[in-house]
Amino acid sequence: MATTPISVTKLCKCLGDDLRLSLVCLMDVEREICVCDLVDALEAPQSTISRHLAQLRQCELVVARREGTWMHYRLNPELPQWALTVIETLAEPARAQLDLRAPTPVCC
Amino acid sequence: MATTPISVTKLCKCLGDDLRLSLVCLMDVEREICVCDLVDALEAPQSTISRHLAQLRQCELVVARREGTWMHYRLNPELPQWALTVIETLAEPARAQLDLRAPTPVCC
DNA sequence: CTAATATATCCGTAATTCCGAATATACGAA
DNA sequence: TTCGTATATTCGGAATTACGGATATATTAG
Repeated sequence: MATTPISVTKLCKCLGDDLRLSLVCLMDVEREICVCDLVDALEAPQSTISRHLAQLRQCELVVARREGTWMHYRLNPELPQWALTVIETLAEPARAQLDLRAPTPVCC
Repeated sequence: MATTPISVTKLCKCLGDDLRLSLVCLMDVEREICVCDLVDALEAPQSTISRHLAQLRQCELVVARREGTWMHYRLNPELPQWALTVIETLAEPARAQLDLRAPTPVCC
């Protein structure tokens, strides 16, 4: 059994920031994506990306898997259905609004 | 035609606060509700409720209708479909998590 | 007009969030 | 071990947000 599932408020807080919303959208399309690709796609300082990823991890919205030096992130597969539905619903308009290009893998 | 529709990030910011999420949930079940009932149901200072309502109004997530001294709030009927879907999806888990009781009308 | 009620706004302060350079850590290769 | 790459964390400051009492505004009743 997992820990306490994410609250509605916390999920919305996580998604209520352009950068974090972008991260979640990219994980939604790519299924799994490593940090260097996220940094490349979003053109933000590495420390900023990493800090936001840590926040998403702490809320258990995403999970990370290490593979050598690389960390691969994906949406937490144990998210409650309502959270998945919200993310699926937001993903498309968010991609359009945030002008997210499909990331070209720079590593791996 | 209405003005620019709400962005994904703004919607999530609005919903990423317990009080505002409660307000939106109450409007979702009640369809239309006046400020005094919101103040009564949420047991928060009137100025706090009013301030958050103003924020929801400014984001065009809700609209207000005056009837005498009372103001009646409801979800903006011109919200894009994805926003409605998100709210509908969140409403039930949010009501459970926030322990929202159906408001007993104190006015009107 | 005045009084009373409902709601909105103002304002100073407290709390939270965000940023990114610098630094630390983790790992693989040599 | 040392070096290099990938990622995480620290830290001080800037920016944003939240709070609620006090006050202002709007409306109706008398």
